[in-house]
Amino acid sequence: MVTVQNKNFSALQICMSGQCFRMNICGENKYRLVAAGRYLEITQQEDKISFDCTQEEYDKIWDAYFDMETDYEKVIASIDREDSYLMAVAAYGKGIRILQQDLWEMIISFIISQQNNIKRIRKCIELLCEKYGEKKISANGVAYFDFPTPKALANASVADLRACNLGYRSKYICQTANAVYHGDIDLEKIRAMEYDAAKKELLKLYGVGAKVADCICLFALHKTDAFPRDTHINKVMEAQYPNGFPFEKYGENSGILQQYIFYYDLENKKYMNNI
DNA sequence: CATCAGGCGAGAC
DNA sequence: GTCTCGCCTGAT
Repeated sequence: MVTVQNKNFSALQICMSGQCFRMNICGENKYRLVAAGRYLEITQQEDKISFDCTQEEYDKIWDAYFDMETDYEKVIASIDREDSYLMAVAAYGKGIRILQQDLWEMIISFIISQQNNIKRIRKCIELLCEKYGEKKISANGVAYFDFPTPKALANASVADLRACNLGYRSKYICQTANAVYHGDIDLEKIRAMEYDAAKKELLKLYGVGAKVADCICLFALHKTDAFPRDTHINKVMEAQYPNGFPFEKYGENSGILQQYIFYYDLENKKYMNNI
């Protein structure tokens, strides 16, 4: 067990922010996650976070995965005090972090995310993992499925993929899996690229457009200047920033601020619907 | 029954 | 380059 203290870490908010589809709430203050081919349980009491793994595994994997070396308090402190909307959304979602997730997994996950809702995205991904991922047992005896490899998905037919409720996205997954498996698109090269070049390369994948490419850049490549624009963000931009969002002011923090905005909007709508 | 969910590709212009 | 349209599926 590794315990760390951080005022800008909320496992709950990370779960609910919709950037990581394989992290779940599994009890009172308890969370579980499948990532990096591993299964991890997390407990959190206020600002104390406990990772159920060895110090070695934490140092090697999870410290970077949860972006623990970035000071999010500094990001929040950089917000213009006059911008009351941005101040409010950042205060509300201050425990969100931009995770450093697997590139291949994010490509497939965000192709699935298009014109879809978070609940169904999670279900589609779990079905894919159960059907095409390797089954493993964690150190504490929990069975889980790895995210499928490019090879595993390249070998699936469009009809097989449709059986995972992927709908019209099935053909996107099939073609993209083949492009990656056969080396038409080189993920290692993309990992070494700057934001603009990486996005341009990702746009070559069938089923990856501007919004999905930005999500991949932000959540897998940690290009925190990427600012994914979906229907919700576009509506917020219209309402709050009719003259445009001040990207020049926020630069490499723009993507982090996008997450605060998105999460606030999402939670606010849930609340409105529950009245 | 219509509309919407973290869009995208194809075709028209 | 910009615009429109159709698309799987499940929830409301």
